[in-house]
Amino acid sequence: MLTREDLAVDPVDASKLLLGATLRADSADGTVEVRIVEVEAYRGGDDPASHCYRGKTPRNEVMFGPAGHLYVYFVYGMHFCANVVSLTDGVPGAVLLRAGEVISGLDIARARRPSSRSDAELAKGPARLTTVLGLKADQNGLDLTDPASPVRLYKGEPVQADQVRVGPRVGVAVAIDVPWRFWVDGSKAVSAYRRGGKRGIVRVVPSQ
DNA sequence: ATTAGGATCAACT
DNA sequence: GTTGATCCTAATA
Repeated sequence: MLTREDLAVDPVDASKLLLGATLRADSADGTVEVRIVEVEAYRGGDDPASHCYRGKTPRNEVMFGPAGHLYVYFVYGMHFCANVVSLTDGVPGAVLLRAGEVISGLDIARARRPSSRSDAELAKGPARLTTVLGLKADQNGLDLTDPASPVRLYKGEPVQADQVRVGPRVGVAVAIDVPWRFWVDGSKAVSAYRRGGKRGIVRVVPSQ
């Protein structure tokens, strides 16, 4: 399993660590496991695209907590997205899980996402990934590094450095010049790039 | 292949 | 009242 110390680093470093790792989620109807192939790093006060840019709210609270916990939030009135909290207690940071390959519990995954036209599409996109894993607001704050937790993070086959691609984050209108999206080259489950709203470009001030 | 609208919530102006 | 770390369906090219 991945440990809290592994994840208590800058979200950019945690992102590279999470590529190739697997997330296993138990529920009443069974267990689904996903190999993570696409992620995005989000920081805190210096990252205008982050939920934490303007401080703590009830929604983003767990991003301020200890690393290795699950941050689930509700978007667009009907979807959930999942993040792995990074950095230390008190300093906000997280890695958005954007896409994965279902490696076990395929039948359950298919049942949860009947609209998928192929297995590669099952967890292709952040909200799809949370649906396949059965994650909702109830799972917000879970410790992914606890062996007793219903949702856990495991080390997978390491992804070679030359298989990792980098680019701007999807769907964000600010800080488009910051390449904080990471994905595994060649995976059929990586989602398509889509630029966000039409606001001006804001540069992130590199911390220290 | 690309685009538009709707679903409908929390945070922000 | 507007805007999103989105996805699905339907319409247009």
